[in-house]
Formats: sequence, structure tokens, C-alpha cells
Amino acid sequence: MPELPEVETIKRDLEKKILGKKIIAIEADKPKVIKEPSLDKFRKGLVGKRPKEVIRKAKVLIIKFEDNKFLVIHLRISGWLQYGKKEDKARVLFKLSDGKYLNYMDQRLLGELRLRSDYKDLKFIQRLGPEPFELSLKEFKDIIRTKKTKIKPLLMDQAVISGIGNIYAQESLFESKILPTRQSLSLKDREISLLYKNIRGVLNKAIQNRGSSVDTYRDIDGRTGGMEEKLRVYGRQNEPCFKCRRSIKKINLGGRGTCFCPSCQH
DNA sequence: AATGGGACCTGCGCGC
DNA sequence: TGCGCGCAGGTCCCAT
Repeated sequence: MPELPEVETIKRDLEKKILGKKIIAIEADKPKVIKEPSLDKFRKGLVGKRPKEVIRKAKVLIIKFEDNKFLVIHLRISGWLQYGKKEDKARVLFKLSDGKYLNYMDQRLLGELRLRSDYKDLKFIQRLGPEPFELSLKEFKDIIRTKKTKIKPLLMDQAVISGIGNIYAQESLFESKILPTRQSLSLKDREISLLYKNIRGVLNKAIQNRGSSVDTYRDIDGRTGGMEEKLRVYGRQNEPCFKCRRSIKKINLGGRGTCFCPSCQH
């Protein structure tokens, strides 16, 4: 899915555009993405209600309504939200009191929508580890030294650290000159410190640039991000490294494509 | 506990 | 042009 920076961008835009606007009607072209409750109850629970708060927890987007119910949206890989006119490709469509629409877009239909009286009791929320911004350097070091696994899959393990996905794990490791295949236990103290700094730096830069649109992700106006042009290693296999000009390589790690510079990263 | 594979889905680019 | 394959920002579940 969109990673932490993309979801944060959506959250901030939604706060500006939909708070206080009543839901007038809901159409579901693909009701399967609504995981709970039934479509009928989902519709009855939301029509007539106004969103009063938008929350982001790692990569999960949560909209709180005036009756204190929560619409929990997990965008997974290809989910995004478009505010404005009605979209033909919307999987679920929320008609709003200002005459506009909030379209739930999701090419691959892997995303999930839930209407619940709480979100904190959801299993996948409870299992989330701290976000990078919630961690002190010391806590980060302790985490890195706890697990016996390769550093890249570790960074992407949401139960350990939440919010980092496949793009920003690669970017953070490239900036830190650390090979994605390194055992986390082998990282030197200064490498962990550098990684800590670079994870925050990469995520902050991505937020400032409104996220990466390398594929289906768009902001709520349907516009691309801006970070995709500033990515330094993701998707650059066979292209020259920005630092040393040698060829970027791509391998498979834990089932995910992983780009790195064999010359700069150790 | 760590790791690998498959599942969930659609759609794109590529080679033949 | 058509077809099969691999691959895609995520995560869960199972087997080893």
C-alpha cells in the first residue's frame, strides 16, 4: 500500500476537504472490499453522518464520525481516495453534502474498509509496532539488536516498526550505505544511528513531497506525488548509481524486489 | 523464531 | 495482434 508518507498526505488532505460534510449516499460497485459489517449495515451506519476527525496509524487511515464510529481504511497496495466528481472506476462511492464525491479507488481490490465502534481492538492495529517517529535512538538500537533476520525485511516488519514499506526501506538503506541483505545483528553502532536518522529523513522528505506515485497512488485530487522523482534507488535497476555511477542491482528479498548499489552499500 | 511459498486481485509491459 | 509470464507501494496464513 501506500506507505506512511502517502497515507499521511491523504490524511492531511481529507482533514481540509471532508470534515463536517455529511454522507448522503453510498454506492458499492465492489462490496467485497467492505469487510465489515454487511453492505446494508455499512450504508445505514454511515449515511447521514459527518466525519469529525481523521487519524493515521502507521499505514492505516481512520475516519472518526460524529457518532464515534470509525471507518477504518487499509489501502494495501493499490487503494487511494479521490475527492471531487464521481469516478467510473470507484469501487465504493460516498456522496457528500457539498455535492461532491469521495471515491474509494483500488485497482487490485486488495484494500479493506471497515465500519466499527473502535479501531484499537483490531488485530492488525494491535500488532503494530511503534512508528519511526515514536522511537528514540536507543529504542531503535534495541529493536535492531533483538531480531535475527536481514535488515530490510526487518524494517518492513510492521510488528517491529510500523509505517515503512518496500520503497522507503530501500531508500533508507541506500542513504545509510547498508546492504539490504545484512543481518541486523551485524550492524555496527554507527550504522544503526545513521539508519535511524535516514529513515526519519526519507519519510519526512516523502511527506514534504506528498508521497511517491510510482504506480497507482494519487492524492485526493487525483494528482501524482512528487517524491517518485526524488527516489534514489527504488526502481533504478540497471541504471547508474547517483553516488558512484555504477549499475544498481535488483534482487528478491522476502518475496519483494529490492534495489541497491553493490558498490556504495556494504 | 525465521523463512519461503501461496493466497488475495487486476492490469501492465515484455518476449515470442 | 495475441498469449503467457513476471511483476507491482501489503499482509496473512501455512509449512518447514
